[in-house]
Amino acid sequence: MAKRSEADALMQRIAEEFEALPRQLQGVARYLEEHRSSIMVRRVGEIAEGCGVHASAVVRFAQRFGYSGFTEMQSVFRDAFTAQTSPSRSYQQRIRSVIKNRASTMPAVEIASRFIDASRAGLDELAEELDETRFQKAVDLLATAENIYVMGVRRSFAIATYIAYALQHTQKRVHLVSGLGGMFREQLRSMGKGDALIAISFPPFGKETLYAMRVAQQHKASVLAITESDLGPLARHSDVLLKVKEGSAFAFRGLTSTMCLCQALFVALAYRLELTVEETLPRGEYDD
Amino acid sequence: MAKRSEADALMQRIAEEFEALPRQLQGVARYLEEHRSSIMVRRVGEIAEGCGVHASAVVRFAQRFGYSGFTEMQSVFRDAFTAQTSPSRSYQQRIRSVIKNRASTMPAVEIASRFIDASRAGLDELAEELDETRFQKAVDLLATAENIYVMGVRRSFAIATYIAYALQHTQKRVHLVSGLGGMFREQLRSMGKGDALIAISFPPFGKETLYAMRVAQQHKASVLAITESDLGPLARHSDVLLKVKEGSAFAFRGLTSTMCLCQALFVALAYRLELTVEETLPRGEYDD
DNA sequence: CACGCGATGGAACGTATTTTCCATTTATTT
DNA sequence: AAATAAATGGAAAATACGTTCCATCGCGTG
Repeated sequence: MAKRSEADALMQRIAEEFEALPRQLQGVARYLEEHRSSIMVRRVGEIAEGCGVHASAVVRFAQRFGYSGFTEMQSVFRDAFTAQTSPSRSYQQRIRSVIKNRASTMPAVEIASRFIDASRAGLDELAEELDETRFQKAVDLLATAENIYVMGVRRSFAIATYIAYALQHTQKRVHLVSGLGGMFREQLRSMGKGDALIAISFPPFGKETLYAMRVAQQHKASVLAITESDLGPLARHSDVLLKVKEGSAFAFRGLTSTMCLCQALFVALAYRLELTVEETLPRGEYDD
Repeated sequence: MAKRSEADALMQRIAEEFEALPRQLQGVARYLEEHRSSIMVRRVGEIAEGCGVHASAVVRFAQRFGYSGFTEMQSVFRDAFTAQTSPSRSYQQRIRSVIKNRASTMPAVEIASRFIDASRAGLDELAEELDETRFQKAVDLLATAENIYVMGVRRSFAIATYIAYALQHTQKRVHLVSGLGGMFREQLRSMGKGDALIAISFPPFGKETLYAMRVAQQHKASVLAITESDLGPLARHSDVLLKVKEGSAFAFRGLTSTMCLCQALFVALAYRLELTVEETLPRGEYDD
């Protein structure tokens, strides 16, 4: 039933041969995939410009895939579009496929889209409730720190991992407190005045993280807490506290808002430190 | 927000003047109304034919409504289309220019909220473009795997970390391929038939991850790739490929959409495996 | 019925766009 | 390192397309 349009077939063929393509044509391929829905209204020149490529390269691309030229290839996408929108039978088809999918396909996707919705709601809230003063303070705190320790356990560990990774692109010394080998205590030992601890923790709060915050305070290090509310044990032990409320669906707490906040924090810090983009994320062979 | 596009205005004007139009131009008007959504891809000749009218009549029609010719009128519809399909692009453009233009002089919060905007746009796109069939396949693939290996390096490592953490709440055996001690090879060695590898990688693709995918194929393990597009080296080596396009604000590529997708994937899997929420996330003392 | 005005369609014109060709650069192989 | 093949970009050539012009036609009116 899911009849593959010629455009689909073409895209697959492109995907298959992609690696064998020369550099520029790969660029064209990427552009086509990315802008698949608007190729039909674009002219060769526009597409070429979008790829940073000469128009003839686009034509060569089309010819490489068996068309007489760009025009002929474009018509494939045009056809796919008109077949998709104009025929009134598509209503019936769509409904039919929805009904058909309900049995097998729907649950997973239904769950997914509801979860995505919840995450979106979470980001909306984050955008609305971000405390400007605190965020600025958080950036300042990190900007002035010599060493930055990052800590989060279990659910928050992935976030800590990301922050540590991102911070490696600054000049700071960064320490991810992983607890590898059970050595939380040992990894935290060297914190001192002038250093900062980023502690990520949500209820029920991991005791390891709370321990780290106490150590930080004893060692006169600054503490940036990323958590859910001003209440709770983190407030007392932190210099700056950033709030994130995650939306949840299916009794599942999201992490997208937290991730987003942390990335925003890093971007702001990078520019505070006046890193150029190149310094920040050298897109070398080691990037992923 | 619901700003009337120029196309809307034009259509209304056409409706108003319809009665006063000569016979052929009425035919053109009807055609435009009927095929409004595909005018942008049609040529004058096609439209003329569709109306049973000469091409010049269509041009005259356009001129009657104040345009220099058909081309100019068509661009109105084209603009409406592109504005409708890629509104998220404007988000990206905005943050791009914000970051480009002296971000260091602007408050950190400004940067943050732009970044959050971009992330929201990314989630919108994710919700819209999630491939239902593939998502279902991905869930199935994981559901039937005995051992699940998770691999991502550098930027993607945090994601891999999260997935591995989440999967620990299922009955599966989960292996996070961390490369700790330089032992990628050794950690991958034990993959076999009936196992699955989740590989997360974005361009420029980490060679470690590509290596892992090759090993998986050789060992007859299933591969679920999470990446940016069907093109690129991951396509060939994967059984299922899930696409996530992160809003890339300059060199700052988001991770929120990827994170969200992975969480959605896990939730869907959990329900597929009929885990109760309690089993899935025992909110015990070790939770964080 | 004749006149005139607007509507219509054919064909020529001009332009915008695609395509081909070729010189130059870049990568690959021996 | 030289030779060969492939890729690239500029520009000319070809083409397709939209537009304009004009002769013809039809319709309503005097």
